[in-house]
Amino acid sequence: MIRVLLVDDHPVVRAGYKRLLETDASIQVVAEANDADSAYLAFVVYQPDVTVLDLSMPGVSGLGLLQKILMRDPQAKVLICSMYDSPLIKHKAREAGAKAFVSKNVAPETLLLSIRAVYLGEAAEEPASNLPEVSAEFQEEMDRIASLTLRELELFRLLALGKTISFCAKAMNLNEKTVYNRQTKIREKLQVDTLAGLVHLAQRHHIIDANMLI
Amino acid sequence: MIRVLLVDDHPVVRAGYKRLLETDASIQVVAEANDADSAYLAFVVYQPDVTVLDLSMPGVSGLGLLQKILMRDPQAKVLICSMYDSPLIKHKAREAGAKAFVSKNVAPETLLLSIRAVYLGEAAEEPASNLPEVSAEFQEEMDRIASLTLRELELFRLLALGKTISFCAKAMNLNEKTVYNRQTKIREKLQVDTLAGLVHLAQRHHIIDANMLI
DNA sequence: TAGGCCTTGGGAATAATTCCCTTTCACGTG
DNA sequence: CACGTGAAAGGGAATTATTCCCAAGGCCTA
Repeated sequence: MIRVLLVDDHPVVRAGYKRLLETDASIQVVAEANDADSAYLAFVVYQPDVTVLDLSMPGVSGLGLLQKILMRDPQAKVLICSMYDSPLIKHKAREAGAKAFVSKNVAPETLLLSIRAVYLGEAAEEPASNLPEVSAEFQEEMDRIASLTLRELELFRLLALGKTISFCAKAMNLNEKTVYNRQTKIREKLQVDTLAGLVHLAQRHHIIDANMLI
Repeated sequence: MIRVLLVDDHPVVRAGYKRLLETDASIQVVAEANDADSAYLAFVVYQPDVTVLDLSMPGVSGLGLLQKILMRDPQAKVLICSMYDSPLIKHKAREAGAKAFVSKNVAPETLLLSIRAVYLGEAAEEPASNLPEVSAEFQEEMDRIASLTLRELELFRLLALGKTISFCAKAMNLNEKTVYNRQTKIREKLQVDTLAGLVHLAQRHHIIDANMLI
């Protein structure tokens, strides 16, 4: 019997998961939690064989929980289940030590299979299939950002924060013309064709983050 | 027996829902769909008593589906289930004619209760209790977003995702000219002066989510 | 000291965007 | 039922924003 701890902050989703997991006779959900604190507590108390951690929404707190769990038990088998099949999240999860990663786009059976695989320690042998390295694309993005000069990076940040061209010009003590030209070059270097794309790229790579806004 | 159509774009979540719903003997899931088109088809073919529509992120395509369903059958009983308990989404859903709205933060039983309530023709709306207070500024932003028409919201979303004007035009079957004009109006309504600003606004209000990208 | 590359911007050409306006259609209301 | 209202779609012309190409100055370094 595989004893599973289920962590997801949506009761409805969690209840659904639970039913799904319990269609597999070899799996038993021994505890559930809807936030990082109670999840950690449950982990300590129940010592589950596998922890299924939904990382979809809260973002950072989930990764923090993962780290906390692994700090207590480096052998802990944590399976990350994410809403979106994003290389960044995968990367982060792997970095933090997750044993497996499953997106919610997979077939339900895959989740069950993955839980069994993680339980048997199989995921460790084949990390590449389940939990890939930073995707080539992500790496390329990193390289492209790295190719920006300092001044370009500065402007990149301002633009991604939503500043206007004229604001940037004043802020950086430049002629608007220069800002236009440089902005073009930045988009070219980053291979992005809209300003919105710049924002997303900046966020993925933590050039800016949500706290800077509002 | 309440015949239910289940629409959610994540197979794992959907499978979970299904199990959850089937713990209630009076409910039967007659069909499932993972996108707007097949959902509409399923609606027409199966004529479910209640349609449970997950509106978690994509926002507008779900609302479009809702409208389409209601256009075909104005008496259709559609229960919206959303990831984020956002007043904006609730507002939009109600405006579009949803019979009930349930966020994923509620207890699983509430979903079952709501389905029965909707089936019986009662308007089921959970009390907006667990909503944190929002700042006046945030509230104003919400109002501004709520003032967008459906078509504007759709474009807002695409732009915030980083799509180009010409992409939007193709995607929405519009002349680029119209897209330009509408984009101007959107920025005006939202009181934002850059495309990047749109992205941030969209993220703050869960019109888009960082994880939808890449 | 020459070659390279960042930084800054000009000029002209081009593309994107705005402003204003018209049409059509759907819907609610006196 | 005619009427007003407002969304939706886009045309024309004017206006900006943006690009493309290019040049000069500064600074490093081989």
